[in-house]
Amino acid sequence: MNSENSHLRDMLNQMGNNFNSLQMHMQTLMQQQQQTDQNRASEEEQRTSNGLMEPRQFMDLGLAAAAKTGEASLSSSEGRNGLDHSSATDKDIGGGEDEQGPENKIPKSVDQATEATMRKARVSVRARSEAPMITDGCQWRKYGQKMAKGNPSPRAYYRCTMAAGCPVRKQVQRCAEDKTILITTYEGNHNHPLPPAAMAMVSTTSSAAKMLLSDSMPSVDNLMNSNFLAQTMLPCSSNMATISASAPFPTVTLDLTQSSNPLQFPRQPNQFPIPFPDAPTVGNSSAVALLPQIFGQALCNQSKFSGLQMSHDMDQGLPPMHQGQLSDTVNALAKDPNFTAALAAAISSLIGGSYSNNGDNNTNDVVDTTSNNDESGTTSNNNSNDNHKRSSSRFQVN
DNA sequence: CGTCTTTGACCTGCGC
DNA sequence: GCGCAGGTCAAAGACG
Repeated sequence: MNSENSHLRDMLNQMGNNFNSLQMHMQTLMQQQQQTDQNRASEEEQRTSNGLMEPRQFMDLGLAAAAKTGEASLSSSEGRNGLDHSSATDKDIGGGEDEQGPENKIPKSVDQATEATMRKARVSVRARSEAPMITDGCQWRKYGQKMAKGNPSPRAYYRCTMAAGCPVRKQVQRCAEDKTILITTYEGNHNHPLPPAAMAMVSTTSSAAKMLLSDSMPSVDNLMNSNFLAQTMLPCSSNMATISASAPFPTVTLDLTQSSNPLQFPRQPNQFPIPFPDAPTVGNSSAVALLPQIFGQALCNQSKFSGLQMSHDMDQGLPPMHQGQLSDTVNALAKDPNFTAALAAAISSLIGGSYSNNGDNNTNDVVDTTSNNDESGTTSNNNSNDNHKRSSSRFQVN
């Protein structure tokens, strides 16, 4: 065990080194791309002043509106449950209002619809585990169990008990096809401080919820939005993240059961690897809050669209001699339910990371809540107007 | 004795 | 209106 431990430690060190080098490379590229985007934005402004509205600008406005709507509905929704977030957070969100045009006025009906969506947005994590429940850092109380149709295994219902009135719930059920797979579905946002271990899952659920509630785009740019998504969506394993809007509730599914390596590094230099818990995440903040909006936008614009998958081939990001070791290590780690829970959270960091390092510092961060132990960060996203221009990568829509 | 789990009853939404 | 399925409630029991 000691030798294996040191072996694993060495591999982790190698991974860390690779991570750092890739991150530095990406920062350089991001800076270059940022300059390019700024130039392009200037051109678009000029065109708009001439009476032409570029589709891309439409998207920018729509995303900003989605962000604003989502945040507002989040607060009102939770407020109705007696879980009001601080008004300061809402004010912060409103801070971006002056830069938004009249296109951002959302009809109340849309707002209400978004509220409903927010309440039902879910994050599902599939992981192999023999344990009855994965450890995610929160305290849960079981309040029900039912036999679900089409599955011999019962479905258990849990409620967060870390604070009175916390609305977060989760369902745990074994997969009907493979009983070694544990499906954990999270719903809602915590209304209380959480330990760092729990923050991981919180960031996942809140990000995913935001993904799913931003449905306020004008219909005219639906096509462009899909195109935009294809251009800018970050890399992620095709086996890891799936969004479904056709389910009864919009759901983000993180599939951690695949034998293929979920932690493989991306090949392209502007793609961002999954950060390890102690990996530097400075600069990810706005991106983490932004991407769910983008992600959710595509989801909502394809209401009948099921199985949207981010896809890319990640297998070639490391030298061959590292790939074999890394693959073995990751396969072993992926079988650990505790690790898979942490990985689920890391995915949200990954999502944000691919848009990161743009130097913006006026946005609260879903993931950065670990630093202040406060969930206020989950309700802020006021500078999403331009961040999504930063990165481009391959994206596959199935 | 307090907390948690179990489990049948109840509520709600949906399709027919 | 009825039946079904998903989700929740709450009394009873188990456990430390």
